[in-house]
Amino acid sequence: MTTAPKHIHVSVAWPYANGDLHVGHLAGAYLPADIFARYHRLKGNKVLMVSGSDSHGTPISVEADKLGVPARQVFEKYHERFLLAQQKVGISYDLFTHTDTENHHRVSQDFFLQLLERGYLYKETQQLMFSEVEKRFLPDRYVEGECYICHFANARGDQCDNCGNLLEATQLINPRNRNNPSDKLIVRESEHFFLDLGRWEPQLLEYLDKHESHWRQNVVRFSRNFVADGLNGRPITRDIDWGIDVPLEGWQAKKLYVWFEAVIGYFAASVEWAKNIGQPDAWKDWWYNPEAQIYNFIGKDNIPFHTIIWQAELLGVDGIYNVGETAQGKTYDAPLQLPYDVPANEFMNIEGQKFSKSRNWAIWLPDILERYQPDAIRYYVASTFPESSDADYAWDGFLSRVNNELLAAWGNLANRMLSFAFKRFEGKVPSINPAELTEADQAMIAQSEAAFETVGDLLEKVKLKEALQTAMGVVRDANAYLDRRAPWKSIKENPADAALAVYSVLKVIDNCKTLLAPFLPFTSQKVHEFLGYDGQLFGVQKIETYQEATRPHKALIYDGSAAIGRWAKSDLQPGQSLREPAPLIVKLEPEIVEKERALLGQARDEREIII
RNA sequence: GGUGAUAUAGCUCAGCCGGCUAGAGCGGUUCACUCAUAAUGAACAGGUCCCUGGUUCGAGUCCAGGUAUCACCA
Repeated sequence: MTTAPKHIHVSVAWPYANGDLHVGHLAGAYLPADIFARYHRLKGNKVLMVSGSDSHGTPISVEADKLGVPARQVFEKYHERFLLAQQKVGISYDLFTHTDTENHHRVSQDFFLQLLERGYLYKETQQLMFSEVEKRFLPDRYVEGECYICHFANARGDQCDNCGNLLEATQLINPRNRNNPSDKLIVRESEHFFLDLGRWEPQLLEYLDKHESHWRQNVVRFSRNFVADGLNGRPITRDIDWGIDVPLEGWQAKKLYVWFEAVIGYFAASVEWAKNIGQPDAWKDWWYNPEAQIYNFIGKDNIPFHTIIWQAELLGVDGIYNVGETAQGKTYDAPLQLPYDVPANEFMNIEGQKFSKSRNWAIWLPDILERYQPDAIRYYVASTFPESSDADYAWDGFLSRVNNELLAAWGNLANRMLSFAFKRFEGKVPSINPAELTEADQAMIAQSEAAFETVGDLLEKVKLKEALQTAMGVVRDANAYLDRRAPWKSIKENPADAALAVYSVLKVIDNCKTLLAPFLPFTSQKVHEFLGYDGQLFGVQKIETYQEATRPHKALIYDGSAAIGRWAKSDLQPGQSLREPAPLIVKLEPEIVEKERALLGQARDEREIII
């Protein structure tokens, strides 16, 4: 138990800041990442968990055009809402920033220049749709026309809604501007930089081989085949006006393409975090430390970007910024670290249907956080994580999981025993002699202690759903044990024996509090306090403003300096004063199922997020 | 069209390298309990493991083909 702390980097997918966060985001990446990070912090490891709003990309521009406002306004609004919503649900980023910081621009451009200098980029001319009216190249999504496969009249530039085929916008018959049907579109050539992925094929295959044993099988197979099919170069610049400048003379009209720079955010945000805490080299303890492990928490739609393309970018800039010394006075000569694991989740549907922003078939995080406890949401989502296949968020499932599992098993176990102890033992943990515990008492305690090993092991393997089930198994066994022991009976004829039972159950509850803490941080904190302890199991989340040379930005950060939680068995002291307990979990009314279902597909107001 | 994934009790899902008389939680039925947010515990009842072929002493598990759904790529 005294091994040196490990360095764990938790890289979390960057959400497009073009709309609120929804339960799909939570289930796909943010909650699994948070559970994983919280566990490792309890374990005493050095965790660096970063992400941020993706402020660039077509989805932002589309939303901005729709509203008739600048792209910046769209992303700044949703960025702010991301900070609030994630603070509320307890996603404990060390830094949640965005991609329009000066830092991110600079790092992305440095990546680009480094790749260019080393010959990993090449130029190629592409055929693209150009608008005579707007005097600019149009993104595929802005183009419509007749499908050249099925001759459907209103095919989109990237895909035909009739036959489902992906399309080349330049080949559409009678192409037109979606926003202005009278606009004349012509095909024009444009020169772009391409990332030469193919040259990394041997290294990528070796990389995949090395990690095959501990990756999820679908991630390995998908990636391996992706490489085996042959890696084509990928354009990394675009003819758009919202994005990061291509740092070359004569390229002012073009920008870095969003998928190229967004993944760089994992690295750039680490650099920013180090600077923000006043230790500008601290990020190297993860990125240049061969013992460090980097985990990418993402959704299945992003697999190749995080198992191949991001790796190629990292391989291509190996050694970047690695001058000077770290805070500990060491210089790393190791190569830049590649992700150790990419535990991609599948998707979460809503009441049997796919998420759809345009139809508002969605469950928005800010909305449900107004109505339900964060831990209730966390429990339901975690217990249905789409770890191996698409999952479904169903309100009757939410009701049942919260009332019949979270509340009935765990909330009630804590409440029944804390209340009993508080009333019958003068507000204290019974003052017993642990040497007198019965065999059954000892066995139950031992079982809850053994769970630190089994649950911890599952968490480390990112089998989060199974970890939660295993922890809940201890809770259920504790309920069964308590019923057998029945201190409410023995307290009448044998109070000393009742005291032993109550002490044992409280100790098991203390263990369960920790076992469940990564999943249910708010509830565990309450139990911690009811048991009479002081201090915070976890650190504090704050929203901070950081000023750079030309503009400030806001970020969500985590300050763990005062956290006292440890992934270790209870050392509950007999005689310790308890605090007056109260129910942990709010019981849900069955009516919520129909009420919530009725909101799906209806127009929705974005309300202010109140912490 | 190609690649990968998914299809197992009413519901949500486990089942790794073939031995399963197929498991868990929830829901259902019956009984017990009263410390607890009518919360808990015990027992029981629930399944042609998507379909069709094949390999094998033996297949939910391997192979081939098919159907449905999801993602990525062309």
